[in-house]
Amino acid sequence: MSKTAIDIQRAANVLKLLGDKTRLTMIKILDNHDACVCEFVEIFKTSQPAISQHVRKLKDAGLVRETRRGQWIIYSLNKDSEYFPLVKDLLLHLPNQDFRLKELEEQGLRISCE
Amino acid sequence: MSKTAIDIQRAANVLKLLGDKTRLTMIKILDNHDACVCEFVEIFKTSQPAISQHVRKLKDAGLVRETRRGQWIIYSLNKDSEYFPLVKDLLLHLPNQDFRLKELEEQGLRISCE
DNA sequence: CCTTTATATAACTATTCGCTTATATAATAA
DNA sequence: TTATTATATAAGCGAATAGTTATATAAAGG
Repeated sequence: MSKTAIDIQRAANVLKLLGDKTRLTMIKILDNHDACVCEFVEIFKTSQPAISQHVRKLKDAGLVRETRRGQWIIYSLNKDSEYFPLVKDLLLHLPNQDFRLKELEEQGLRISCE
Repeated sequence: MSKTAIDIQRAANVLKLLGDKTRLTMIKILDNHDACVCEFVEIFKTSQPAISQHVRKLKDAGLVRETRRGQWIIYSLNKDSEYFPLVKDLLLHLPNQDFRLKELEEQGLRISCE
């Protein structure tokens, strides 16, 4: 066990959060780029409340942070989370999701949040 | 992304499986020692069917293997699983669980399965 | 053979989960 | 101010989850 070992109950809670395709993809995207709710709505082709509820869970667990910028709220990975090293290691095993933001840009939907 | 990147949907399924304290602890234990259902029943102080259902999920996902030895069925980590590298990295962040098997030995319950 | 031990499976139940719709809040723009 | 855009929250619903009890299978020992 390493010095930064995480209590197994709390680790399970984090893994449960990441055990959802939408949230896991969100985190993988946020690993490279900050994003707002409206972008996720476009990317996942789902409703705004559904996205808000997903990001809220990630925020409640301390995995992401929010920053208001005008009328938008920008979400980013919380690098200070005790879970951040675990999450980072996890993400290494997942395919890059940058193409999703690229698709948004091509549709002119990315700039809407900047 | 690495060459061994795992489809994000399937990774989410695996993380959901591991997002349960009992199953996550099982996997952490199996990382160091094979074990049978009856040992897990003692360790987790829960019913035999509950344990059987947990190991079945892990087996169905290919994370563990079973080997019958007499009347016991011994479970072990499946190192050939495509998810094994991911799981291994994960486990590095969790506290060692050897004390659980040690407790069994002290109670004389470990040998019952060997 | 019958009994015991280990494990699996089926049916049921309570809880949790992720979505929906409707509504509220907050910032911006006209 | 009023309208628009972005986001959050609440309530409700159907599906999935993890446990329970009861029963089935399978090996070992008498």
